[in-house]
Amino acid sequence: MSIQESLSQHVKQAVKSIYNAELESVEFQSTRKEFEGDITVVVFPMLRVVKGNPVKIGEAIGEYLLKEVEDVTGYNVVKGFLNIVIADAYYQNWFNSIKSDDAFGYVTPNKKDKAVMVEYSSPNTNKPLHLGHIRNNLLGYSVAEILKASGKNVYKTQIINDRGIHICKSMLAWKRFGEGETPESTGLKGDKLVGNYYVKFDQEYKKEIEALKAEGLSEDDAKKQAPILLAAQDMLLKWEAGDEQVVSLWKTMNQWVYDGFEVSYKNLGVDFDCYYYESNTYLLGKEFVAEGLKTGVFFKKEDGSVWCDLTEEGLDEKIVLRSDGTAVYMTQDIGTAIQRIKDYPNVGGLVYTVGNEQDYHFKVLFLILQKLGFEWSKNLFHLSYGMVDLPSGKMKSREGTVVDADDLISEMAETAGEISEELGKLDGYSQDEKDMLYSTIGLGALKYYILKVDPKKRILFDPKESIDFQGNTGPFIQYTYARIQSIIRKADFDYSVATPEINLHEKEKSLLKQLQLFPETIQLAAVQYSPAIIANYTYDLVKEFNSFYQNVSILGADDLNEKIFRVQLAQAVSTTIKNAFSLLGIQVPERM
RNA sequence: GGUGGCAUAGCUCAGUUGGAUAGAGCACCUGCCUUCUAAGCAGGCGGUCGAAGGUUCGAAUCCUUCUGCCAUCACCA
Repeated sequence: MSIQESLSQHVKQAVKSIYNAELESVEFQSTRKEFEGDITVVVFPMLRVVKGNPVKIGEAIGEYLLKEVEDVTGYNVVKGFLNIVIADAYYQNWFNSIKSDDAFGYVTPNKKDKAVMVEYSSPNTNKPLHLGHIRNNLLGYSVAEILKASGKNVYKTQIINDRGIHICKSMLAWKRFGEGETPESTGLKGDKLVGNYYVKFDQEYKKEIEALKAEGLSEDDAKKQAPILLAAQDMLLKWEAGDEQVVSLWKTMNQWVYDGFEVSYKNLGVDFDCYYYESNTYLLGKEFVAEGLKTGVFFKKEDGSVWCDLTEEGLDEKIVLRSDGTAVYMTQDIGTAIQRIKDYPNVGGLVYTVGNEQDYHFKVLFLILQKLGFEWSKNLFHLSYGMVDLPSGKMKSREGTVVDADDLISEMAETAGEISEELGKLDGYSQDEKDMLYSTIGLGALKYYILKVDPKKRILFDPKESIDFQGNTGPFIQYTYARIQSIIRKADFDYSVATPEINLHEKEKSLLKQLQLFPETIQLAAVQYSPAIIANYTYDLVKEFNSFYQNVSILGADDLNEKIFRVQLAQAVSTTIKNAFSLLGIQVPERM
C-alpha cells in the first residue's frame, strides 16, 4: 500500500473519530518546496461534511495522525493545507524494495490479455522521409514502447501506401528521363532516387501546363490535359489491369524505396513487427463494402457510387466506393483494419499514428467500422499529432521545401561531434567509438526535442536555429547518465550491501520522492498516449539529481553507510533515466 | 459558413482530478571548476495565463460569448 492510500484511510478515521463524519475521499498533493513536509492534505473539500475553521480542522487531523501513524513524524497547517512530514525510514524501506529492480516502474504484460496494434510511419513510396515523418515515427514507436511498459501486449505495424497515381508519376518520369539509372549506378539511396523523379514529373507537368496555356487553354483545362498527366493516368489503368511491364517496373522501384526506408528506420532506431500494403488490402475493403451494402449500412446512388450516411451522427455522407467501382482511401482503411484483426486474432484494439489533418477521416472510419458491427471498433484510437511546420510554412515534397530526415540526423551527429571535440573529454576513445557516441547524442537531441512537446501541438522547426544541447534537452539528460556511470566506475568498495537507517539529506529525500513517481508516470503516459509526459518526468528527475550531485558529495561522504546509500541511489536514478529514455527510443552513453 | 484543435515570460515549452506566491529551459545579468564529468549548479531579470462574462471558499484549468492562428468539410491520399 502506498503512503498516500494508507494516509487516506487514517485521515478518514481521524475525521470520523473527531467529528463523527464520513469522508468520501481525501485530496492529496505533494508539498510545495517552500513549506516543511512531504505530502499535503487539502482541508477545504472536507468543509462539506465538517463545519468549522479549516485551520482548526487541519490541526486536529494532524495531531491525530502524529499520534496514530508511525510514519508521520510532524505536521503543520498553512491556511487550509495540512502539511505532513514523513519519516526517513519510510523512504528508505521503499527504496530498498526497488533498488535492485532493473525494470522498476514497468508492468509485465499478461500474455493472455488482448493486444493492441500500433500503426505508425505509413509513408508513400514515391518520396524520401522528411521531418514530418520523423515526428510520426518517433511518436508511434514511443507510444508503442510506453504501452508495453504499462502492461499491454503490443504489435508495431505500418501501412505502406504503394498504389495510386502518385506512384505512377515517379515511375513515368523515371521511364522517360531516367536512362536506366539505379541506386547502384548513382550511389543514391533508393528513396532519394525515386523522390527525384517525383519532383522531375512535377517540373515537366508544370512546363506542359504553361505551354498549353500559351496555346490559349484555361488553367483548369491545361491541368487536366497535360500529356504527361494523361500518360500517368494511363499507366495507373495498366497497373490495375496487371500489365506485366508496368507491374514489373512498379515492383522494382518500390523495392528501391523500401531498401532506402530500411536504412532511415535503422538510423532512427525504430522497428516494426509486421507490414501491410494497400495494394493487398483494398480488395478486402471492397468486399466489406459489398457486405455493408446488403445489410443496409451503405447505400448506392444512381450513378453507382456507394456511400455511408452519417448525418444522424452529425457528420455528412461519406463515399466508400467510386461510381466506376474503384476503391477510395476509406475503402482501403476499412479493409486494412479488418485484415489486421484476421491476421492477429488476439488484437483487441488499434492505434493509428496519423497527423491531425486527418481527424475527420478517422472519426468517420471508426464510425463505419462500428456500424459494420465489429466489436473491436470501440477500441480504436487515432493518435493525432500536430504538423511540423517551417518558418516559411508547410513542408511540401513536390516543391522541395522539406527538411530531409537522413540529412537532419547526420547534421545532428555532426553538431554533437563539434561540441564534444571542443569539450575534449573522450581520451582513449577510438574514432569508431566517437562516431557512435556522436550519433547517440545527436539523435538524442533530435528525438527529445520532438517528443517533449505535447503530441497535439504543432511544432515550428527553424532549420537556421540549431536544436539545443543545453537545458531541457536530450544531451543534458544523457550527460547526467554518463556522469553517474563515471561515479559508479570509481566506486571501489562493495556497495551492494544493505545499509542501516541513516538520516536523509533534504536532497536525497526529494530524489526518492521523484523516483517514486515513475510507475504512475508510465501509466499516465500510456493512458494519454503521450511520450511528452515521460520526457518531462525524466527532466525533473535529472534536475533533482544534479542538484543533489552539486550539493552533496557521493564518493566523498564521511560515513561508509552514507556512501553506499548514495551510490545505490545514483545507480537507481541512472537505471530509471535509461529506462525512461528507452521508452522514448533514446539511448544513453557510458561517457560523454 | 459548419466542425475540430491550439492560444501561458522576448523565444521554446511544463502546469495530474479546479487548490497555497503560475513553473522550467533558451536569451540577458551575478557568482561557483587544485575535491565524484561546468553539456552542470546557485541566484537575478522577465507574466493582466488571447479578451470579456459566469459557476465557487478557490479558476491557467470547468461553462458561455468573442478574437486570432491551424486543420478539415473531394468520386485526392
